Amino acid sequence: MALKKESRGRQKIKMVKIKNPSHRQVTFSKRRLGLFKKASEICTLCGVEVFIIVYSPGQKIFSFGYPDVDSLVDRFLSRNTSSQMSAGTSIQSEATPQSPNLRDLNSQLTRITDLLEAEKNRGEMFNNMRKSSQCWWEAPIDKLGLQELEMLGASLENLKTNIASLTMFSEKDNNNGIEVPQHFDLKSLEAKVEGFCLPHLVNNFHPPNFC
Amino acid sequence: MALKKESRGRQKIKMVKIKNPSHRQVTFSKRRLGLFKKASEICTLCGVEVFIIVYSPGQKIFSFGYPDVDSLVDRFLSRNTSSQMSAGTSIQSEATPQSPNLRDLNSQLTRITDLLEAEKNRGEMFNNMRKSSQCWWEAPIDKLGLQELEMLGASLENLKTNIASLTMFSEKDNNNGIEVPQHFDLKSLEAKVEGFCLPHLVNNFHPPNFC
DNA sequence: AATACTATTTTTAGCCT
DNA sequence: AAGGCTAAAAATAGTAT
Repeated sequence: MALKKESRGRQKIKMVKIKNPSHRQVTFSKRRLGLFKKASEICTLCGVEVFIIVYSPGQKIFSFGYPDVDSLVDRFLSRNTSSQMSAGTSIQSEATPQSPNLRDLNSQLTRITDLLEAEKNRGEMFNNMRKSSQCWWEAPIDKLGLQELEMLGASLENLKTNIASLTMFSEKDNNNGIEVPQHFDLKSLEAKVEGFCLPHLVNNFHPPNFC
Repeated sequence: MALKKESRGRQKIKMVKIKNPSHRQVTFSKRRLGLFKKASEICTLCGVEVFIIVYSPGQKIFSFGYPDVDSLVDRFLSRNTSSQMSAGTSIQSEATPQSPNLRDLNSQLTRITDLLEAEKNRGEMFNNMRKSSQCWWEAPIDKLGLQELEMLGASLENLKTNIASLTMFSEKDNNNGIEVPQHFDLKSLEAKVEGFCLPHLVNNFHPPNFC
Protein backbone atom coordinates (compact mmCIF):
# COMPACT_ATOMS: atom_id res chain seq x y z
CA MET A 1 0.00 0.00 0.00
CA ALA A 2 0.86 3.66 -0.15
CA LEU A 3 1.99 3.34 -3.72
CA LYS A 4 2.52 6.83 -5.00
CA LYS A 5 1.72 7.20 -8.67
CA GLU A 6 3.07 10.12 -10.58
CA SER A 7 1.19 13.38 -11.15
CA ARG A 8 -2.49 12.74 -11.68
CA GLY A 9 -4.04 15.72 -9.96
CA ARG A 10 -6.23 18.26 -11.57
CA GLN A 11 -5.18 21.15 -13.69
CA LYS A 12 -6.66 24.55 -13.38
CA ILE A 13 -9.53 24.49 -15.79
CA LYS A 14 -10.67 27.08 -18.27
CA MET A 15 -14.11 28.40 -17.49
CA VAL A 16 -15.64 27.61 -20.83
CA LYS A 17 -18.10 25.00 -21.92
CA ILE A 18 -16.45 21.60 -22.00
CA LYS A 19 -16.31 20.43 -25.58
CA ASN A 20 -16.06 16.70 -25.12
CA PRO A 21 -19.58 15.45 -24.37
CA SER A 22 -18.66 12.52 -22.19
CA HIS A 23 -16.14 14.56 -20.26
CA ARG A 24 -18.79 17.20 -19.86
CA GLN A 25 -21.25 14.64 -18.57
CA VAL A 26 -18.79 13.41 -15.99
CA THR A 27 -18.08 16.91 -14.82
CA PHE A 28 -21.78 17.62 -14.66
CA SER A 29 -22.46 14.63 -12.46
CA LYS A 30 -19.66 15.42 -10.10
CA ARG A 31 -20.43 19.07 -9.84
CA ARG A 32 -24.15 18.60 -9.51
CA LEU A 33 -23.50 16.43 -6.54
CA GLY A 34 -21.13 19.00 -5.14
CA LEU A 35 -23.64 21.77 -5.66
CA PHE A 36 -26.39 19.91 -3.85
CA LYS A 37 -24.03 19.09 -1.05
CA LYS A 38 -23.13 22.73 -0.65
CA ALA A 39 -26.80 23.62 -0.65
CA SER A 40 -27.49 21.05 1.99
CA GLU A 41 -24.68 22.37 4.11
CA ILE A 42 -25.85 25.94 3.99
CA CYS A 43 -29.33 24.77 4.98
CA THR A 44 -27.98 22.92 7.95
CA LEU A 45 -25.43 25.44 9.10
CA CYS A 46 -27.45 28.57 8.62
CA GLY A 47 -31.03 27.41 8.99
CA VAL A 48 -32.06 28.74 5.62
CA GLU A 49 -34.25 27.29 2.95
CA VAL A 50 -32.89 26.48 -0.46
CA PHE A 51 -34.43 25.30 -3.66
CA ILE A 52 -32.48 24.35 -6.77
CA ILE A 53 -33.54 23.22 -10.22
CA VAL A 54 -31.00 21.95 -12.72
CA TYR A 55 -31.88 21.22 -16.33
CA SER A 56 -29.36 19.29 -18.28
CA PRO A 57 -30.03 20.01 -21.93
CA GLY A 58 -32.47 17.54 -23.38
CA GLN A 59 -32.10 15.33 -20.43
CA LYS A 60 -33.41 15.32 -16.97
CA ILE A 61 -34.50 17.67 -14.32
CA PHE A 62 -32.66 17.53 -11.05
CA SER A 63 -33.97 19.34 -8.09
CA PHE A 64 -32.93 19.98 -4.57
CA GLY A 65 -35.16 21.47 -1.96
CA TYR A 66 -35.04 21.84 1.73
CA PRO A 67 -37.21 21.63 3.65
CA ASP A 68 -39.93 21.32 1.07
CA VAL A 69 -39.87 22.18 -2.57
CA ASP A 70 -43.50 22.97 -2.98
CA SER A 71 -43.76 25.52 -0.26
CA LEU A 72 -40.61 27.23 -1.45
CA VAL A 73 -41.86 27.48 -4.99
CA ASP A 74 -45.23 28.64 -3.82
CA ARG A 75 -43.64 31.35 -1.76
CA PHE A 76 -41.48 32.40 -4.63
CA LEU A 77 -44.55 32.76 -6.78
CA SER A 78 -46.36 34.71 -4.06
CA ARG A 79 -48.92 31.94 -3.83
CA ASN A 80 -51.05 33.73 -6.38
CA THR A 81 -51.83 30.55 -8.19
CA SER A 82 -51.55 28.19 -5.30
CA SER A 83 -54.57 26.08 -6.04
CA GLN A 84 -53.50 25.34 -9.56
CA MET A 85 -49.89 25.06 -8.67
CA SER A 86 -50.10 22.12 -6.42
CA ALA A 87 -51.17 20.26 -9.50
CA GLY A 88 -48.57 21.91 -11.68
CA THR A 89 -45.57 21.09 -9.59
CA SER A 90 -45.51 17.43 -10.38
CA ILE A 91 -43.45 17.55 -13.50
CA GLN A 92 -41.17 14.84 -12.25
CA SER A 93 -43.89 12.69 -10.80
CA GLU A 94 -45.39 12.32 -14.24
CA ALA A 95 -43.20 9.31 -14.75
CA THR A 96 -43.46 7.96 -11.24
CA PRO A 97 -46.19 5.40 -10.59
CA GLN A 98 -46.05 5.85 -6.84
CA SER A 99 -47.41 9.09 -5.64
CA PRO A 100 -44.93 10.05 -2.92
CA ASN A 101 -43.38 13.25 -4.06
CA LEU A 102 -40.03 12.50 -5.58
CA ARG A 103 -38.75 15.92 -4.92
CA ASP A 104 -39.52 15.66 -1.28
CA LEU A 105 -37.74 12.37 -1.13
CA ASN A 106 -34.89 13.96 -2.96
CA SER A 107 -34.75 16.66 -0.32
CA GLN A 108 -34.87 14.17 2.43
CA LEU A 109 -32.24 12.01 0.82
CA THR A 110 -29.85 14.87 0.52
CA ARG A 111 -30.61 15.93 4.00
CA ILE A 112 -30.13 12.45 5.36
CA THR A 113 -26.89 12.03 3.52
CA ASP A 114 -25.55 15.04 5.28
CA LEU A 115 -26.84 14.00 8.62
CA LEU A 116 -25.23 10.63 8.24
CA GLU A 117 -21.96 12.22 7.39
CA ALA A 118 -22.26 14.56 10.32
CA GLU A 119 -22.84 11.72 12.66
CA LYS A 120 -20.07 9.65 11.18
CA ASN A 121 -17.67 12.48 11.68
CA ARG A 122 -18.73 12.97 15.23
CA GLY A 123 -17.66 9.46 16.01
CA GLU A 124 -20.62 8.73 18.24
CA MET A 125 -21.95 5.98 16.14
CA PHE A 126 -23.73 3.87 18.61
CA ASN A 127 -24.14 5.56 21.92
CA ASN A 128 -26.97 7.72 20.68
CA MET A 129 -28.89 5.11 18.78
CA ARG A 130 -31.39 4.34 21.47
CA LYS A 131 -32.93 7.72 21.97
CA SER A 132 -35.95 8.46 19.87
CA SER A 133 -38.84 10.90 19.39
CA GLN A 134 -38.97 13.95 17.11
CA CYS A 135 -39.70 13.85 13.43
CA TRP A 136 -36.89 11.77 12.01
CA TRP A 137 -35.98 14.03 9.15
CA GLU A 138 -35.82 17.10 11.33
CA ALA A 139 -33.92 15.71 14.27
CA PRO A 140 -30.17 15.50 14.39
CA ILE A 141 -29.29 11.98 13.57
CA ASP A 142 -27.96 11.24 16.97
CA LYS A 143 -31.55 11.27 18.08
CA LEU A 144 -32.59 8.56 15.70
CA GLY A 145 -33.91 5.38 17.14
CA LEU A 146 -34.82 2.10 15.59
CA GLN A 147 -38.27 3.13 14.43
CA GLU A 148 -36.90 6.23 12.82
CA LEU A 149 -34.27 4.26 11.00
CA GLU A 150 -36.97 1.99 9.70
CA MET A 151 -38.84 5.00 8.43
CA LEU A 152 -35.66 6.03 6.72
CA GLY A 153 -35.44 2.64 5.15
CA ALA A 154 -39.01 2.87 3.93
CA SER A 155 -38.43 6.28 2.48
CA LEU A 156 -35.42 5.05 0.65
CA GLU A 157 -37.44 2.19 -0.73
CA ASN A 158 -39.94 4.61 -2.13
CA LEU A 159 -37.12 6.64 -3.49
CA LYS A 160 -35.61 3.62 -5.15
CA THR A 161 -38.88 2.82 -6.85
CA ASN A 162 -39.24 6.35 -8.03
CA ILE A 163 -35.73 6.42 -9.32
CA ALA A 164 -36.26 3.22 -11.23
CA SER A 165 -39.14 4.80 -13.08
CA LEU A 166 -37.36 8.08 -13.47
CA THR A 167 -34.63 6.31 -15.34
CA MET A 168 -36.94 5.83 -18.27
CA PHE A 169 -38.18 9.37 -18.17
CA SER A 170 -36.58 11.82 -20.51
CA GLU A 171 -37.98 14.91 -22.15
CA LYS A 172 -36.62 15.42 -25.61
CA ASP A 173 -35.09 18.77 -26.02
CA ASN A 174 -31.90 19.74 -27.72
CA ASN A 175 -29.89 16.70 -26.95
CA ASN A 176 -26.29 17.55 -27.48
CA GLY A 177 -24.47 14.55 -26.28
CA ILE A 178 -25.42 13.97 -22.68
CA GLU A 179 -27.14 10.66 -22.48
CA VAL A 180 -26.49 8.55 -19.44
CA PRO A 181 -29.61 7.34 -17.65
CA GLN A 182 -29.03 8.76 -14.24
CA HIS A 183 -28.87 6.46 -11.30
CA PHE A 184 -29.28 9.27 -8.90
CA ASP A 185 -25.93 8.79 -7.27
CA LEU A 186 -27.15 6.01 -5.07
CA LYS A 187 -23.65 4.64 -4.99
CA SER A 188 -22.47 7.79 -3.40
CA LEU A 189 -25.08 7.50 -0.72
CA GLU A 190 -24.25 3.89 -0.22
CA ALA A 191 -20.65 4.76 0.42
CA LYS A 192 -21.58 7.27 3.04
CA VAL A 193 -24.09 5.04 4.69
CA GLU A 194 -21.66 2.18 4.72
CA GLY A 195 -19.39 4.42 6.70
CA PHE A 196 -22.30 4.67 9.06
CA CYS A 197 -22.28 0.94 9.47
CA LEU A 198 -25.69 0.28 7.98
CA PRO A 199 -24.82 -1.28 4.66
CA HIS A 200 -27.97 -3.33 4.33
CA LEU A 201 -30.18 -0.36 4.82
CA VAL A 202 -29.24 1.24 1.58
CA ASN A 203 -27.57 -1.47 -0.41
CA ASN A 204 -30.57 -3.71 -0.49
CA PHE A 205 -33.20 -1.56 1.09
CA HIS A 206 -33.90 -4.07 3.80
CA PRO A 207 -34.88 -3.13 7.29
CA PRO A 208 -31.71 -2.16 9.07
CA ASN A 209 -29.91 -4.75 11.12
CA PHE A 210 -27.06 -2.66 12.45
CA CYS A 211 -24.19 -4.78 11.19
CA MET B 1 6.53 40.50 3.92
CA ALA B 2 5.81 36.84 4.21
CA LEU B 3 5.10 37.21 7.88
CA LYS B 4 3.68 33.92 9.03
CA LYS B 5 1.09 34.33 11.72
CA GLU B 6 0.27 31.43 13.93
CA SER B 7 -2.55 29.03 13.24
CA ARG B 8 -5.60 30.87 11.99
CA GLY B 9 -6.96 28.43 9.47
CA ARG B 10 -10.28 26.73 9.71
CA GLN B 11 -11.16 23.82 11.84
CA LYS B 12 -13.32 21.01 10.67
CA ILE B 13 -16.79 22.17 11.50
CA LYS B 14 -19.68 20.29 12.94
CA MET B 15 -22.57 20.00 10.55
CA VAL B 16 -25.14 21.48 12.83
CA LYS B 17 -26.86 24.82 12.87
CA ILE B 18 -24.48 27.52 13.97
CA LYS B 19 -25.65 28.86 17.28
CA ASN B 20 -24.09 32.29 17.29
CA PRO B 21 -26.27 34.51 15.10
CA SER B 22 -23.58 36.81 13.83
CA HIS B 23 -21.24 33.97 13.14
CA ARG B 24 -24.08 32.26 11.34
CA GLN B 25 -24.74 35.34 9.27
CA VAL B 26 -21.13 35.56 8.22
CA THR B 27 -21.08 31.93 7.22
CA PHE B 28 -24.31 32.40 5.33
CA SER B 29 -22.97 35.28 3.31
CA LYS B 30 -19.78 33.51 2.43
CA ARG B 31 -21.41 30.24 1.59
CA ARG B 32 -24.22 31.78 -0.39
CA LEU B 33 -21.64 33.41 -2.55
CA GLY B 34 -19.83 30.14 -2.88
CA LEU B 35 -23.01 28.32 -3.80
CA PHE B 36 -23.89 30.80 -6.53
CA LYS B 37 -20.38 30.63 -7.85
CA LYS B 38 -20.57 26.86 -8.08
CA ALA B 39 -23.90 27.16 -9.83
CA SER B 40 -22.48 29.61 -12.28
CA GLU B 41 -19.56 27.32 -12.98
CA ILE B 42 -21.70 24.30 -13.69
CA CYS B 43 -23.78 26.40 -16.06
CA THR B 44 -20.72 27.53 -17.93
CA LEU B 45 -18.83 24.26 -17.98
CA CYS B 46 -21.71 21.94 -18.71
CA GLY B 47 -24.15 24.12 -20.60
CA VAL B 48 -26.96 23.42 -18.20
CA GLU B 49 -29.59 25.67 -16.73
CA VAL B 50 -29.79 26.27 -13.02
CA PHE B 51 -32.16 28.11 -10.80
CA ILE B 52 -31.69 28.65 -7.09
CA ILE B 53 -33.82 30.30 -4.44
CA VAL B 54 -32.47 30.93 -0.96
CA TYR B 55 -34.64 32.13 1.87
CA SER B 56 -32.87 33.37 4.91
CA PRO B 57 -35.32 33.13 7.77
CA GLY B 58 -37.34 36.30 8.09
CA GLN B 59 -35.00 38.10 5.83
CA LYS B 60 -34.47 38.26 2.16
CA ILE B 61 -34.84 36.16 -0.88
CA PHE B 62 -31.74 35.51 -2.87
CA SER B 63 -32.02 33.96 -6.23
CA PHE B 64 -29.72 32.76 -8.90
CA GLY B 65 -30.82 31.82 -12.35
CA TYR B 66 -29.19 31.15 -15.61
CA PRO B 67 -30.06 31.84 -18.28
CA ASP B 68 -33.42 33.19 -17.22
CA VAL B 69 -35.30 32.62 -14.03
CA ASP B 70 -38.78 33.01 -15.41
CA SER B 71 -38.48 30.45 -18.13
CA LEU B 72 -36.93 27.96 -15.74
CA VAL B 73 -39.69 28.38 -13.21
CA ASP B 74 -42.31 28.21 -15.89
CA ARG B 75 -40.85 25.00 -17.18
CA PHE B 76 -40.69 23.58 -13.71
CA LEU B 77 -44.34 24.33 -13.26
CA SER B 78 -45.21 22.75 -16.62
CA ARG B 79 -46.45 26.10 -17.82
CA ASN B 80 -49.93 25.19 -16.63
CA THR B 81 -50.52 28.60 -15.17
CA SER B 82 -48.28 30.56 -17.46
CA SER B 83 -50.55 33.51 -18.01
CA GLN B 84 -50.99 34.18 -14.34
CA MET B 85 -47.47 33.30 -13.53
CA SER B 86 -45.76 35.98 -15.48
CA ALA B 87 -47.45 38.30 -13.05
CA GLY B 88 -46.73 36.11 -10.07
CA THR B 89 -43.03 35.80 -10.55
CA SER B 90 -42.25 39.35 -9.61
CA ILE B 91 -41.92 38.88 -5.90
CA GLN B 92 -38.62 40.68 -5.86
CA SER B 93 -39.61 43.35 -8.29
CA GLU B 94 -42.31 44.49 -5.94
CA ALA B 95 -39.81 46.74 -4.31
CA THR B 96 -38.06 47.83 -7.47
CA PRO B 97 -39.31 50.95 -9.15
CA GLN B 98 -37.57 50.21 -12.42
CA SER B 99 -39.10 47.40 -14.32
CA PRO B 100 -36.03 45.51 -15.59
CA ASN B 101 -36.24 42.11 -14.03
CA LEU B 102 -33.90 41.99 -11.10
CA ARG B 103 -33.53 38.30 -11.25
CA ASP B 104 -32.44 38.46 -14.84
CA LEU B 105 -29.90 41.05 -13.92
CA ASN B 106 -28.81 38.84 -11.12
CA SER B 107 -28.28 36.03 -13.59
CA GLN B 108 -26.37 38.23 -15.90
CA LEU B 109 -24.29 39.62 -13.10
CA THR B 110 -23.27 36.20 -11.95
CA ARG B 111 -22.58 35.17 -15.48
CA ILE B 112 -20.53 38.23 -16.13
CA THR B 113 -18.58 37.79 -12.97
CA ASP B 114 -17.53 34.39 -14.14
CA LEU B 115 -16.70 35.53 -17.58
CA LEU B 116 -14.57 38.29 -16.20
CA GLU B 117 -12.72 35.87 -14.03
CA ALA B 118 -12.25 33.52 -16.91
CA GLU B 119 -10.77 36.23 -18.99
CA LYS B 120 -8.59 37.50 -16.20
CA ASN B 121 -7.19 34.05 -15.72
CA ARG B 122 -6.48 33.66 -19.36
CA GLY B 123 -4.22 36.66 -19.22
CA GLU B 124 -5.35 38.08 -22.52
CA MET B 125 -6.72 41.23 -21.11
CA PHE B 126 -6.40 43.60 -23.96
CA ASN B 127 -5.60 41.92 -27.19
CA ASN B 128 -9.16 40.74 -27.67
CA MET B 129 -10.95 43.89 -26.72
CA ARG B 130 -11.56 45.13 -30.21
CA LYS B 131 -13.58 42.32 -31.64
CA SER B 132 -17.30 42.61 -31.27
CA SER B 133 -20.65 41.11 -32.37
CA GLN B 134 -22.70 38.43 -30.66
CA CYS B 135 -25.03 39.00 -27.77
CA TRP B 136 -22.78 40.31 -25.05
CA TRP B 137 -23.97 38.07 -22.27
CA GLU B 138 -23.66 34.94 -24.35
CA ALA B 139 -20.31 35.57 -25.95
CA PRO B 140 -17.05 34.70 -24.29
CA ILE B 141 -15.74 37.87 -22.89
CA ASP B 142 -12.83 37.99 -25.23
CA LYS B 143 -15.34 38.90 -27.88
CA LEU B 144 -16.56 41.96 -26.04
CA GLY B 145 -16.10 45.30 -27.68
CA LEU B 146 -16.68 48.80 -26.52
CA GLN B 147 -20.39 48.84 -27.18
CA GLU B 148 -20.88 45.61 -25.38
CA LEU B 149 -18.99 46.86 -22.38
CA GLU B 150 -21.20 49.90 -22.35
CA MET B 151 -24.21 47.65 -22.32
CA LEU B 152 -22.68 45.87 -19.41
CA GLY B 153 -22.24 49.16 -17.67
CA ALA B 154 -25.85 50.10 -18.30
CA SER B 155 -27.05 46.78 -17.02
CA LEU B 156 -25.05 47.20 -13.91
CA GLU B 157 -26.53 50.64 -13.44
CA ASN B 158 -29.98 49.15 -13.54
CA LEU B 159 -28.85 46.51 -11.19
CA LYS B 160 -27.50 49.04 -8.78
CA THR B 161 -30.79 50.89 -8.76
CA ASN B 162 -32.66 47.72 -8.17
CA ILE B 163 -30.34 46.70 -5.41
CA ALA B 164 -30.74 50.02 -3.69
CA SER B 165 -34.44 49.51 -3.52
CA LEU B 166 -34.12 45.89 -2.61
CA THR B 167 -32.21 46.89 0.46
CA MET B 168 -35.34 48.22 2.03
CA PHE B 169 -37.37 45.18 1.08
CA SER B 170 -37.84 42.57 3.74
CA GLU B 171 -40.65 40.18 4.36
CA LYS B 172 -41.25 39.58 8.01
CA ASP B 173 -41.12 35.97 8.89
CA ASN B 174 -39.57 34.21 11.80
CA ASN B 175 -36.60 36.42 12.36
CA ASN B 176 -34.09 34.58 14.44
CA GLY B 177 -31.10 36.79 14.45
CA ILE B 178 -30.02 37.41 10.90
CA GLU B 179 -30.48 41.02 10.10
CA VAL B 180 -27.94 42.70 7.89
CA PRO B 181 -29.33 44.63 4.96
CA GLN B 182 -27.64 42.89 2.09
CA HIS B 183 -25.53 44.77 -0.35
CA PHE B 184 -25.67 42.02 -2.87
CA ASP B 185 -21.99 41.30 -2.77
CA LEU B 186 -21.13 44.13 -5.05
CA LYS B 187 -17.75 44.37 -3.39
CA SER B 188 -16.94 40.92 -4.53
CA LEU B 189 -17.79 41.80 -8.08
CA GLU B 190 -15.79 44.95 -7.82
CA ALA B 191 -12.76 43.01 -6.78
CA LYS B 192 -13.04 40.74 -9.75
CA VAL B 193 -13.72 43.51 -12.17
CA GLU B 194 -10.84 45.50 -10.84
CA GLY B 195 -8.68 42.59 -11.76
CA PHE B 196 -10.08 43.10 -15.20
CA CYS B 197 -8.87 46.65 -15.20
CA LEU B 198 -12.24 48.35 -15.38
CA PRO B 199 -12.60 49.73 -11.89
CA HIS B 200 -14.79 52.65 -12.84
CA LEU B 201 -17.28 50.46 -14.55
CA VAL B 202 -18.42 48.84 -11.39
CA ASN B 203 -17.19 51.05 -8.63
CA ASN B 204 -19.13 54.05 -9.69
CA PHE B 205 -21.29 52.68 -12.46
CA HIS B 206 -19.95 55.14 -14.97
CA PRO B 207 -19.50 54.35 -18.59
CA PRO B 208 -16.28 52.39 -18.87
CA ASN B 209 -13.13 54.24 -19.63
CA PHE B 210 -10.68 51.38 -19.71
CA CYS B 211 -8.25 52.61 -17.12
C1' DA C 1 -19.64 4.05 -17.87
C1' DA C 2 -19.06 4.04 -12.90
C1' DT C 3 -15.78 4.18 -9.05
C1' DA C 4 -11.32 4.95 -6.82
C1' DC C 5 -7.41 7.70 -6.30
C1' DT C 6 -4.72 11.83 -5.59
C1' DA C 7 -2.40 16.03 -6.80
C1' DT C 8 -4.06 20.37 -7.14
C1' DT C 9 -7.10 23.93 -6.92
C1' DT C 10 -10.81 25.98 -4.51
C1' DT C 11 -13.47 26.98 -0.55
C1' DT C 12 -13.84 28.63 3.81
C1' DA C 13 -13.54 28.99 9.42
C1' DG C 14 -11.42 31.63 12.42
C1' DC C 15 -8.91 35.82 13.11
C1' DC C 16 -7.74 40.36 12.47
C1' DT C 17 -8.37 45.11 10.91
C1' DA D 1 -20.33 43.92 10.36
C1' DA D 2 -17.47 44.13 5.80
C1' DG D 3 -13.19 42.92 3.92
C1' DG D 4 -8.57 40.64 4.07
C1' DC D 5 -5.67 36.79 5.31
C1' DT D 6 -4.09 32.11 5.99
C1' DA D 7 -4.06 27.50 6.75
C1' DA D 8 -7.05 23.60 7.07
C1' DA D 9 -10.61 21.18 4.76
C1' DA D 10 -13.23 20.07 0.80
C1' DA D 11 -14.01 19.68 -4.08
C1' DT D 12 -12.53 18.04 -8.18
C1' DA D 13 -9.80 17.19 -13.13
C1' DG D 14 -7.40 13.90 -14.81
C1' DT D 15 -6.13 9.27 -14.52
C1' DA D 16 -6.32 4.44 -13.57
C1' DT D 17 -9.14 0.40 -12.44
